[in-house]
Amino acid sequence: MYRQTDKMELEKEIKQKSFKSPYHKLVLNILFSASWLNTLQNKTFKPYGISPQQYNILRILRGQQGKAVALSVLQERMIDKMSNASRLVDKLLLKEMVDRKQCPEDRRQVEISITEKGLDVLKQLDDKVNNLENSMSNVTEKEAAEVNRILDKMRD
Amino acid sequence: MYRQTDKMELEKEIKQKSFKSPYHKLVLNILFSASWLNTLQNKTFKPYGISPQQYNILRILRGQQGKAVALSVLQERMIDKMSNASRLVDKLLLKEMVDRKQCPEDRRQVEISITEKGLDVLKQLDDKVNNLENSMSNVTEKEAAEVNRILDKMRD
DNA sequence: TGAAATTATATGTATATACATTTAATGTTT
DNA sequence: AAACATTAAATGTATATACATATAATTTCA
Repeated sequence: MYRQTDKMELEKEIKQKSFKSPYHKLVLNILFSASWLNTLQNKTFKPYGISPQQYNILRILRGQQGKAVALSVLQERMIDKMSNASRLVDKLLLKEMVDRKQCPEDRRQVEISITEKGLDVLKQLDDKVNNLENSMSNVTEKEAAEVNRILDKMRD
Repeated sequence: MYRQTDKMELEKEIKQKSFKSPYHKLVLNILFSASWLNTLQNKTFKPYGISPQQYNILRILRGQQGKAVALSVLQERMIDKMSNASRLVDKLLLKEMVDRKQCPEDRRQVEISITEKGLDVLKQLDDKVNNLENSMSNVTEKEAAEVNRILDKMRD
């Protein structure tokens, strides 16, 4: 799909001879790399019946050590701010991976927490997610940190 | 939405204290940055009634200097390989920004080309897209090239 | 040649995203 | 307290994505 025989430059991936500037290539490279990561994640999560964004929600909830959090907290911690936390939680509820209850102090709010089943799915996935990150080890730690620094700056 | 008062590190954007490794942050940073770019692009293209992927198709077609290309060529040049070129072309057809005709030599193929109207929309968008790229000028050309090198390597 | 394999595109379906609007609860103001 | 504004979440709708499957044209080769 994404792989070819020799070196995997973006130019070859999208069959483009050149880019008008490093910035132009940067935009396409980020979008393309995200799509590449998303495909990997989809493949990893699919056998467990969840999507990358649903996994993201479960990870946030586990990070709360079982404490329930308002939907709005999920929203602001999600990678994709535009996604619909409300409906993603619906899906996780159907799979019994999260609990949802109305908050008694403020009845507009709902409190979401992860269930045993949700924790179990995450546990099973931990190794596979680690492998996914280890598979990027042709990038050094230093290079990863450098990209992180520059991307943070880009969005500033 | 994505902006806050002070420095826009990923940690602040998704309210996460730390990451277990630079690789872990790298994955989230690429996904988050792509979502950030996508939001910017959506805002830019929306007034013209097209989506980022539809824009991507129009750009590929303009790059052919008016020559028609098979749908499969579009598919392999698109940023998101999983997207559905067939249906995206449908949408562009309805807006009369592209033409589609059956290829006489191989009647399985369809040949897509950009119309005057499509070229006109692209022309109107050129400045805005340039601005979008220029707005990343807190990243130096050298840094952009460095990220490009590392992302290419990551996917290898 | 004709059956089987391959290729190009289209379609079906479930899910997700973008964004506007609605509903209900809480806060604020006079 | 009543009117108005704000907030939290849910819902509606159009579009897009992921992936399986179907359809039709072409190629292959027994």
